[in-house]
Amino acid sequence: MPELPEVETVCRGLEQALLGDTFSKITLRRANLRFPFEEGFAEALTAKKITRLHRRAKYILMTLEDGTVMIGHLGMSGSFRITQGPVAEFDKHDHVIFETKKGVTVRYNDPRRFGFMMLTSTEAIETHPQLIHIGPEPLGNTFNGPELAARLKNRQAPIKAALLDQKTVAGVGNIYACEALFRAHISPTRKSSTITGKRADALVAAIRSVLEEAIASGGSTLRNYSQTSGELGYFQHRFLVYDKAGNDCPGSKCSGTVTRLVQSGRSTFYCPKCQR
DNA sequence: CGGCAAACCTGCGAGC
DNA sequence: TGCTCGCAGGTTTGCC
Repeated sequence: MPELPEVETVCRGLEQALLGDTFSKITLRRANLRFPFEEGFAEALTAKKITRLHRRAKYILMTLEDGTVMIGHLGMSGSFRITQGPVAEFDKHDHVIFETKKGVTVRYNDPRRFGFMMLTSTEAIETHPQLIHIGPEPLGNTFNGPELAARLKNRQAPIKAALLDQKTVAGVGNIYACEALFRAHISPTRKSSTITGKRADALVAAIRSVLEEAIASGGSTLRNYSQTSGELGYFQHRFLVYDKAGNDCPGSKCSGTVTRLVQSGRSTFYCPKCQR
């Protein structure tokens, strides 16, 4: 499911519903997601006030009043659903139920169980194994053309693969990598080390713009992603190339055809004519 | 170290 | 209708 815009949308929904409230009960409806829940997971969050909710890369970080931080990842199919009051019936993939003093119920649903939740603390967060190697936030102030070019220097892999590598830049996934490369007129097969100068500037601008527009649209819904309210995202209606194989290139002056190819096991969609 | 395929798990749509 | 196949928004591991 989720790349940076979807995770950002989910995070904002959780913040809206949970900030300042206190967990009254947490129920694990199975012993594991991608990993087993650690000993004392539910107890570490119960009866504590939620003081911060933010995102780093595709990770959701929930901070409690005592400095405990829950790191959550949605994997491919994870979603949170927030409702007021008790829930009468659970879906078979509702794996974790959070209830608060104010009567909010948050369900974590994840059919494929590639997501996970683990505990750390505010002091340990920056050196946590899941986060320590992650690259710069693409919407942050430090991410610019020279920064990206420096990270791509000496790399032989195609630029599409480098964008999916979270060490290069945080939070870009398969959809937004395809869309950003199209916007920047850069071929997904181009060698990473050749992304320099104005080309790097253009790619950074494309990444930022596509992510910002997607956040403004509540993310993209392909199959089961939704916002925490249950409302769907709608940026999928604005994809220019993703899953558009066979379509005419949407570039106004281009007569090319959107083409699918497979790179390191993932589908890439692009226009071979105007992406070079 | 770099690059790639496979593995993790379930569901869905296409094709027969 | 029902089966099989291929594919899916992510990340890690292990193999060349």
